[in-house]
Amino acid sequence: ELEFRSLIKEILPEEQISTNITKAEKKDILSTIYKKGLFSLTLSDSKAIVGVDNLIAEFDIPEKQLYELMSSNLMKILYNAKDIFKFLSATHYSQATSLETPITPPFFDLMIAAYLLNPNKAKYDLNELLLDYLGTIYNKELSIQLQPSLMLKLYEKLMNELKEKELDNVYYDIEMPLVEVLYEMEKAGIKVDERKLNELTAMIEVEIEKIKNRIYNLTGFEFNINSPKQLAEVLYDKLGLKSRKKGKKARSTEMEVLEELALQHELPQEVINYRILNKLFTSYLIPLKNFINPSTKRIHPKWSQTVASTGRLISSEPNLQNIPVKGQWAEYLREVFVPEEGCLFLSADYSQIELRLLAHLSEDQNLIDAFIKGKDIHKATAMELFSISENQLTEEHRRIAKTVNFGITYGISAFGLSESIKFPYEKAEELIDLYFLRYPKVKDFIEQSINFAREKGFVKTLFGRIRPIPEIKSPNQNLRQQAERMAVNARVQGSAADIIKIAMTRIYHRIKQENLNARIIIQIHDEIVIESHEKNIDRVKQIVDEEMKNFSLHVPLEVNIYTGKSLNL
DNA sequence: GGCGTCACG
DNA sequence: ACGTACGTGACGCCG
Repeated sequence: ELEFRSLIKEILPEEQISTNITKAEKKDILSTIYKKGLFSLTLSDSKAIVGVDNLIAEFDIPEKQLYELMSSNLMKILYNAKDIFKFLSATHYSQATSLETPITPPFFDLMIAAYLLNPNKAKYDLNELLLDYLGTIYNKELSIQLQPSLMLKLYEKLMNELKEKELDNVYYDIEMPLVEVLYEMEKAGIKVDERKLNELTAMIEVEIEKIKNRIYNLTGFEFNINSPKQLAEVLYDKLGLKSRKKGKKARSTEMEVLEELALQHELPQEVINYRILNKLFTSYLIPLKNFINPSTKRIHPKWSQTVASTGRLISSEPNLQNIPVKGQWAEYLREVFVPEEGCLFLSADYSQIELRLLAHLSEDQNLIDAFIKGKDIHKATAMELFSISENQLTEEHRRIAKTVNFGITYGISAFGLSESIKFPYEKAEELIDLYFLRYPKVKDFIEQSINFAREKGFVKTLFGRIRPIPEIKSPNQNLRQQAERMAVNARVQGSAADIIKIAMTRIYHRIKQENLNARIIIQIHDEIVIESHEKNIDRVKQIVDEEMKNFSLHVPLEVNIYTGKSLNL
């Protein structure tokens, strides 16, 4: 604590930290800011604290000068820019001022810079960043007044490290422009038909009650079906059922095991039915209702740019990236999401983007040719793996090939493959060997990725995004092999994340430029969902198609576009 | 707060 | 002998 204070004092002499600033002083600070062309800002309660060099000014929000600063072309050093913009925007809307949304480049986001330098971290706490990058000691009460000045020093440090690691292009060309896109996505949200939602919820609730009663009739007593422990006791002790699985899985209550047990007794099937409906009820129907914003009548999920270590975007509260798409109830649930009056949803998804990127990155001619010729890639792989012609091909062949293809992008393992296609381990090994024989440069790609990770301690995506792989040198074989799979997968998954982020930003700006009454509302890793006015739908469709495909790779990028009045697209 | 489970790509 | 496909968020249980 003492050491920290002296360090702070060195950076920022205490006598210059004034909390009660006169009008004249504030004017002085502002003129210094304009002269320097850069400042940093943090928020505290209903105040904005702006700093440059050793000068600090507090602004009550909203204040005209603050909005002038934020909407000027000065460089703004921010921590979590999207949330700051949101806060300022919400504040000035509530105050009904005539000031415009203060989301004006250029700005620098310390949180995103730190994320790019090490995307593996669980959080990017500002004080921890100050500790890590400026070498200050631990402190738990760093005053917010000190932060603007320290943020400027952190900015320089992070910017230099981005350049050193050649992450500056990813930062300035992909992540910074995306901040505004995500800000608008959060603001826009998505409309929910509350009547439909309530109807479905009521119906499911009744069904759950019925199933619960059937289950209790079968057991003769009530218990908590949601408790895996209690359920296991009922299945394995009371009913004496047996699973073929051994070890930890022997008393498992997971779906796959329940399906096996269902052949021995009628209870497991009822539990499966219960699970399906209860999942729908507790994970989707109830939260969805609770997340409807009373003033906008829409759901506004959070879009996080600094969570996934591969570079993917993440949605939460609620997560709109895992809305059910298969199963009996998915269709009903997706009907609940509706476009605004006079609008349509437009969904555009990349076809096989990860495998196309694998083809591009590996430069495997066989794989590249398959995509150039527009082949069904799983069929093509099936023909290669089983040495059969198109007319001999069955759905089973295709299904296995599809699993192998997915496995490859996961950094395949014989165990993983054998588990998912239910083949003996040896057969899975053979399939993998055969795959590498047919796509030899994919094998090289995997080896090169692992070797690069061993040498450098990280891997890179197509656009230079980095993922550190520290466990690549672990003496623990399991950890090391897991790291090797991560090294392979991060390049493919991360490159796909780069591409769709770039496409989103391009689409956003063209929609804005042409004033199209359309907005991006959801991104689901390889898919972009837009809400567009019906009269603009053809133009939006054209723009989306153009921008998503506009990448110069060894293979074409294919995009499927659907439009409709619900999320069943 | 960790674990088992299950929804998505 | 053990435990293993990659990346997530969210629920409820249980210690």
